[in-house]
This record gives sequence, structure tokens and C-alpha cells, in this order.
Amino acid sequence: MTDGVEAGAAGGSQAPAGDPAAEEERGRAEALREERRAALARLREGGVEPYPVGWRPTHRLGEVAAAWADRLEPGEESGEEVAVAGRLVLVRRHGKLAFLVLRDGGEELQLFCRRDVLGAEAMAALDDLDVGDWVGGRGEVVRTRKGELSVQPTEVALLGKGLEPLPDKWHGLKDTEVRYRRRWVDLTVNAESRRVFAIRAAVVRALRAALDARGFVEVETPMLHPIPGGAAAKPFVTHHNALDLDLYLRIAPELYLKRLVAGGMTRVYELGRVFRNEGLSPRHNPEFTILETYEAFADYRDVMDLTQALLQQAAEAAIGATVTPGGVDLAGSWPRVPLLDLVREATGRPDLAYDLERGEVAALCGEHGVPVEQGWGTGKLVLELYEKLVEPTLEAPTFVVDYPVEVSPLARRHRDDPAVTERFELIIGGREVANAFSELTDPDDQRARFEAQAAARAAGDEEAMVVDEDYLEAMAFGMPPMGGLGVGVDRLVMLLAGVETIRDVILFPTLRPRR
RNA sequence: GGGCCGUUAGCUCAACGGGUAGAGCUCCGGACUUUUAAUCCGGCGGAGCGGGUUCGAGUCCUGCACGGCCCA
Repeated sequence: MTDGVEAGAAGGSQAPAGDPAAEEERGRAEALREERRAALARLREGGVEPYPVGWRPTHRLGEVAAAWADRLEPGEESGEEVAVAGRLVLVRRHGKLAFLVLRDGGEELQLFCRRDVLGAEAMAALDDLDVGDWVGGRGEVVRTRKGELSVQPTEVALLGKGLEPLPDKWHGLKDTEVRYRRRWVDLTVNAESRRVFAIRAAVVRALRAALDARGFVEVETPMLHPIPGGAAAKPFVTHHNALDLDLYLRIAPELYLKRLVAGGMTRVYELGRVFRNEGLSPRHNPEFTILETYEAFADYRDVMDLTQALLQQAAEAAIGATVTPGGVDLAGSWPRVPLLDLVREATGRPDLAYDLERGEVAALCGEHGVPVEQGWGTGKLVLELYEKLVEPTLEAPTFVVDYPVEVSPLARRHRDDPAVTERFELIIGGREVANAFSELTDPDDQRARFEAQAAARAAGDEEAMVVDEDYLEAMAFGMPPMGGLGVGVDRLVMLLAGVETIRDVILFPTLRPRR
């Protein structure tokens, strides 16, 4: 049969526009768009501007709901007129009636359109509204016979025509890729996404409020760093043309914030984005949000108190409880356990210590399937054991304290034990949520630590730090003792929202560009 | 970077040992003055991209793209 052959050939070539055959092969999506284009054209012909300049609602949708919550009986009309606006998300047409559901910022309100109130012409014009359009309505607040609070409009205005079809009203949008790439669609149709980002906003607000109340000053330090520092991570590189200078997107604000403390800003914090040039995973996005605080005259024990209070307040503000959706209880006082004790217990080696022969600790790593690299000392090896064997098992909030000096180049040595630093990480649900220490303020010790880092870097560790002379100079002017804290805000939001991937708490997560 | 998995209509999902791909919602036309995923009647619409095997491929092989999970 030759028909089949010809159809195949036509399908493989570009049919000219307007070709009837091409029309027939148009996809569903294209047909839906053309429907909307046609509606747009009809509206314009009828003198309607589909993208007007403004609208002036008298109330937000939620305000109407709140103000008339228990004021009207079913079927009762208030006699009070309001103007509201939102996205049209659902339409139910009933001949001489139509119910239009508007949504704005998670709030919904129904326009109860009656032909005898709105007029026949305006009623007919509703046919050219589509789900997804932005719509305003002006009219009396009423409650329908079935008891639903509504606006009974005398005017329905198109505020912004949508030309793309929205997903299924019931199943919504599930495709993760599309949800991240077209967040505007996700937010329109998925209440769960709106919920998560509302929690995120509440967390950020609560953290700021709690710190402000404690006399911390919010500051903004450079994102473009001539020397990347403050964390162990690979930076993004960029270039300033006028200075002909390579700059690095910051991997941490730490070293600038400590300069400010040296300058007498004795309680500072910064809440902002940092950038780390690493792979993507359910727990890593190349850019993420960190909170860092520095408090002069405090030590890491004070910082543990602060951390606990901040997180408990954030939880209360965001979810109104201290138990997370995952069942972790944040209430009470969290245990503080030395890292070495945890590794001793996990390995059944009570004799484990940082001054053991390196080979002996390396052998222990081998027993537990922990890969070992050349330049690693006992401190790093013990840390690796901890991360493999212990960290994922710490469900309830736990302050893991006293990290080895080798892996903590910016933390002060412990007052009682020179092998470790006064550093802690807060682990909740098996994940690091905060990292903090009694800050190192001795310029000579800091120089020695930087030099050890530089040596590691020279030996091939791309995440090791480099010597920052400018920072050393600030330290040489004299720094007060201080406690510093870093909180992974995205992970905190994940915990409080009960989601398993960082992409669900970042509005526009990093993805490979399409095509 | 490596391994495994996925990609079917605008959305959410099916089916089959390789033989003309189904449903619901959306959309279009019609009925309807109290809907709540309204309902009823009728209709339109589809295999990520490129090779290969085969009489015949959505299904088997392969390359690519994007995504997911695990590992590094």
C-alpha cells in the first residue's frame, strides 16, 4: 500500500505552514494554544484589553474570607461591594450561572456569576476566559445557597490572558523536571509547593527576628572574593573586566564576618547565598542559603545554646510545633557528644585516639570500608569513620563536639585538649544542619593552619584553603574571643517541611539547560 | 565521572509474547439559576531525538538529550 509510504515520508519532512495535512498533524498542545489565541482575538475585537495596566482590588481573597467568615447565612447577600483579583483556576458553567474560582497566594474565592446580575453580554464574554487567566471581579459579597462565600460580580475583568494550557485540575503537575523548570506552573497548581515555600519564608523571618531580638546586626559582605575561603569547597571562578581580575563566588562569608567582629561589630549575622562548585544531589545544590552568626565573648557552648534556641523558634514559627513531619522532636535540650566517643563506640575500639599510629587508624578504616587517601592524618581518618558509621544514624538532634584540628583550620584549639578544636556540628535526621566553633583568634596559630592547608592544596586537595594575608592582618589587629555559627537554611527548611530533596525547597534549583 | 532506572495525548496514568495505542481530566460543540474534581450528550488529540534488527518496533539492539536514584 503506497499510502503508508507517503504518510511516512510526509511525517519526516517539514510541511509548509497552512498546509491542511500539517494542520491535521498538529499536536494537542498547539490546538489548545490556538483556541486561546482565538479567544484573545475575539476579546480584542470586542474592545477588551487583555493585558490592562492595573485593577485596584479592595480586598485580597483571604481578606474577604476572613472578614465575612461568620457573617452570612447561606443564600444571604451582604449588600457590601468588594473588588478582588486572582488567577482563574476552575470554571463551572451552568447555563445562566457560572462559578469561577480565583486563587491568589494560596487563598481562593469564588465568583458566583449570575446572568441576571452580570448581564447577558458580560455573561457571554465569560466564554472567552480560560483557566489560567488572571481575572478581577467586582460585586456584592454573598453566600450561596450551598453556603460558599462568594463575590457576586456586576463586573468581571480580564487582567492577564494566559496562552498556555494549565495542567489537570485534579492530578496537578507531578513531573519533577517540569515542576522545577516551570515553577510558576508548579506554584499555580500544587498546594504542596506553596506550603513548602511558605515554610521557607517563615523560617527565614523567624531566624532574623530571633537574632535581631538578641542584638545581632545583619550585614552584607562581598560575594565576589579575590581569595575563596571560609570553607572546604571548590569555588566558581568569574572575571572582572575593568580590573582584569579573576574573582571567586564566595563559598562562605565567614572570613569577612570575622573581620567585622575585629572592627568592633561584636554581634553580626549574614543570611545569604553561597556557591560551591560541586555535583548535584538530593542534598546539594551549587548555590544554597547559609546563615552565619558571630558573637564576641561567646564560646562554642554558648553557640550551642543559641543554635538550639534559634531552631526551636524557627520550628514554632514555621510549623507551629517542635516535632517535624519526619517525626523528629526538636524540643528540650540536645545532647552534646564528643566525636571521638561516637567513633570509639561505633567501631568497638575504646582505645581509639588521635595520637595512635596513622597506620593503625587507616587499618580500622579498611575494616569498615572507608577509603583512605595519602595525605590524610589520624584526625581526617577518624572524621571519615564518623561520617560513614555515625552521622547517618543520628536521628534526634545531637551536637557532635570537639572535631580534630586537622579538619578544622578556622576553629580554636580546645582549652583542655590540643588535638581537637572547640567545634561542633548539629546533626538532625542524619544530616548536618549546623557547624560552629569557638573561633580561632590567634594570628600565629591561624597562619600555621593556613600553611598546613596550603600544603594539602599543593599535594592535590582542591578543597583545601589558601593563605589569606588580608584576613591574617585583620586578626593581627586583635580579635575578641568569639563563637561563630553556620546554619544550612535549605536543610533546615527540608527538615521542617518534611521533604527529601533540596530541590523542593529551592524555587529555581540548578538544572542542566534544556536542549 | 560511573552504575541502574525512567521519558506513551496539554496533565495524570494504562495496556500487549513485536502486529491499526486506551482511560480520566483538560479542550471544542450542546443542555443546565446554586456548583464544590458539578452532571449529562457529542467531538478533537499521542510514542523525547537519531540510527539499526525485522515483512512489521512504543515494545528488541544502539547512540544522543533530559530527568531520577545510588556511588565517587
